[in-house]
Amino acid sequence: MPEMPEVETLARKLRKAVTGKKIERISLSGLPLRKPVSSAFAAGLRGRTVHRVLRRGKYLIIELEPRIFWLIHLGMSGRLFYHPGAFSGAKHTHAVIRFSDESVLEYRDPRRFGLMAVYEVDRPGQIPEIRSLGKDPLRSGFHAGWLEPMLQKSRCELKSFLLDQQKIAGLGNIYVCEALYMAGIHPARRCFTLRPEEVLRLVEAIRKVLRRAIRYRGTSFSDFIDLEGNPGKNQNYLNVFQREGKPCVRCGKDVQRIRQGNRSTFFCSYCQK
DNA sequence: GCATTACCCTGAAAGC
DNA sequence: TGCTTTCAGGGTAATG
Repeated sequence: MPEMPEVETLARKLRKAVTGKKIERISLSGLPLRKPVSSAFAAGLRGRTVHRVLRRGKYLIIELEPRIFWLIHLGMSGRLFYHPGAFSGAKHTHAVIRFSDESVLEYRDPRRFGLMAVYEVDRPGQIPEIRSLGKDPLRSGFHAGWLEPMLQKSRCELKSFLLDQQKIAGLGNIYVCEALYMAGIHPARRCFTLRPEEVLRLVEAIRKVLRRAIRYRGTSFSDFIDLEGNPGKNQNYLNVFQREGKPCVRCGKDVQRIRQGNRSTFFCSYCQK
């Protein structure tokens, strides 16, 4: 389940692998992802050169020359593989992008919750999916002074708020659970009930959890591996996620699991108030 | 307008 | 052992 640290890990690898390369051929499975991948997609990519690789939230944005943006979202089970030599396709391969030096970028996605699209705009911020994203937690605009009034206005549960990409871009289930644990805040708290010192703790915890995950090149359970097929190491540093019934590393009481908005939430009912 | 729920999908795990 | 059912969750449309 790629969240921001996993996408950032991919973006860094992708930058080294494909920047400056010219796209020669594209073949598609024809199966729809979250939205159908149109024939205009292949036409939009063919003959273009990769200028820059960017990331916003959980989206990869590959800027092609001139002013063409190739948008990728990995959904739940999407993976990108870079093949230095020939590659024809595997099970669940939905796109094979061949560069002029014969190397290949492969998009594979069993559950097909991902997204691939091409846009002709002046700036990435004009892409509809990007325009609606909230603040990136690792950029300067994300601080308690911005978050506190946002929380004051909301009556929903904190967990749901933090997962909302239109508010904060990049957090998913793993890092929300971990950040709330680190901040010592109960996931079912209503947003407007947070005190200023709790908002400060939350901001710091979100940043810390994400930075650590990027340092360890993402969290790998079953899904995430990087461009060359290497798993991340952050799963070794999780405190609550998927640890139901195991002792809390701080107090020793059992980690609990509840369901919020059809997603599992892991937390310690003693350490998180 | 906001909060909540249902839905898309397939592989893995659990249940029988 | 092998078949069937349940669960997982990204984003978003529909519903309350």
